[in-house]
Amino acid sequence: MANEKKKMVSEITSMDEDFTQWYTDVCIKAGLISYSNIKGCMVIKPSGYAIWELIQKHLDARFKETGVKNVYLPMFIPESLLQKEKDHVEGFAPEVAWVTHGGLEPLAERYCVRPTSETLFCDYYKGEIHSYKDLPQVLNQWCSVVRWEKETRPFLRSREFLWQEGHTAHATLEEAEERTVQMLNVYADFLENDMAIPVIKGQKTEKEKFACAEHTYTVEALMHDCRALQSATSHNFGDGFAKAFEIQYAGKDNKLHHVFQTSWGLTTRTIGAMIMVHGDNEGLVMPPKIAPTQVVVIPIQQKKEGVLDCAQKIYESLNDFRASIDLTDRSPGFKFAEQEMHGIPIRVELGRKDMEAGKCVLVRRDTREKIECAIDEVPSKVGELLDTIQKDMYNRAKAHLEAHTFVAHDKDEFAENFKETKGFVKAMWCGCRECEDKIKEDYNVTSRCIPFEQENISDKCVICGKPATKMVYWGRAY
RNA sequence: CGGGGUGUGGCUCAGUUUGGCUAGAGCGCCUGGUUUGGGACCAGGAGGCCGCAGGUUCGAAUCCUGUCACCCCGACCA
Repeated sequence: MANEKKKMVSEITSMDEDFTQWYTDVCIKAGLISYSNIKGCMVIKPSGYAIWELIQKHLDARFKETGVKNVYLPMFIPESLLQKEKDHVEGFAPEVAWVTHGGLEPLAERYCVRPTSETLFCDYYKGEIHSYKDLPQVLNQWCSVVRWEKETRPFLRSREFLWQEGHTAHATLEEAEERTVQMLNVYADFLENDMAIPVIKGQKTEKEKFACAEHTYTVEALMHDCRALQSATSHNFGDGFAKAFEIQYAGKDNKLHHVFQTSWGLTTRTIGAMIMVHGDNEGLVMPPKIAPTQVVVIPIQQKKEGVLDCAQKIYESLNDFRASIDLTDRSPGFKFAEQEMHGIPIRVELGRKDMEAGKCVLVRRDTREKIECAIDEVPSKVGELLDTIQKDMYNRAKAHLEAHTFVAHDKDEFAENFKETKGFVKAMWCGCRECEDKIKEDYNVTSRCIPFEQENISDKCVICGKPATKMVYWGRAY
């Protein structure tokens, strides 16, 4: 009790002291990843991969509710194919990995390892789509992609990363637009309800959008250090790719038409977002819906008569949840610290005294609140508590987002708000590239999105003072 | 790609300035025992050609040259 504020997990750097180091410490100490000997690539360990599997499970179910089907396309893209769409190849050329040999023989044409699969889907769709009856095509693939990043960080940026990429083809621009927005909403819903991460939905500016897209939608989240993280994107390609790849179909009117396409993706970066939105100085904090282990039973004085049996019974009563029991002979303090470091939402402590009184202690990871509970009420109480934790985590993150979103009416207020990184700033913008570039140059800040929910803060652009067209969220991003 | 930093048992590091005997510590690991309500304790044990390659020297973790890797901060990206 003396020294309550003392950090119990001494191995983790305090986030107030050095947020970047804190983040790396959590990734390692919570057992999510290990650095590999392959430059820029990480090993995702069982605890980390289990999170990704749950993300896949939740997201895939949502996709399928909207009619998405999964496929798998090759991981190699011939250079000639990559080059068919000019903006696309320019965007990715500096960061693709090339395969130049097959065995000992040099290849006639080199292949890149996919940095994204638009070109492959286009090539596939060209052969698949002939009639209006072949539309729409609504496909997704779960895979890894490679981008030769110069600087890497666990989950946030690695040379190979896991993601899903959805690619669709439609008869009309309107239908493509509808799908683009629909998938953005799927991401927002997933992030908010399953990951407990509140997001701002909106559109990217021309400067920030995906190079070859007509427009790009994004969900932006705010990390604990007040930097922004683009958490998923959804692009409407119009018929640009269809024209470059000649994807045409015969319509009811017996004329040839180009299709309209979309793509949308979410990556393992989301795990980084989860860490940076919910984590604390004791380590990882996982939202119950995405936690591979939701509750761990920790017996204390386990050699005392009956304790182990009783703990085992409690554990067995929790089979509706993702539960585990810690039977190692480490000291209780060690086990508590470990449960917290790993971010398991609830632990159940059971000692001899508890057992004799017919009760045990539940401890929430997010608040570290201790709750006494009758042993036979553990399953219902755990269920209830997991729901509460999920909601509370979202509400806390939402409160953080709101507390760190500011309004700038003019240039002075804008500058004042970005002296240090303290969150999002909402400000009016004239819509021109010059002002956006100037903001980047003067304040090292980028436009995060033009939110769907617009507010009329003033009539003038904060930079040039000309009539404003949009309200924009600005911030420093990962 | 620019700036900074670090390479010594699994991890964190000392030792390098001023070359010298058998290369150290803490944590972790293994064995046995005592413990168990916030990272337990005792005893014993295993584990390192000092990032790599050359060079200088009677002698190199230590000096010189080269090289590789990783981490942090920027620019680019999800």
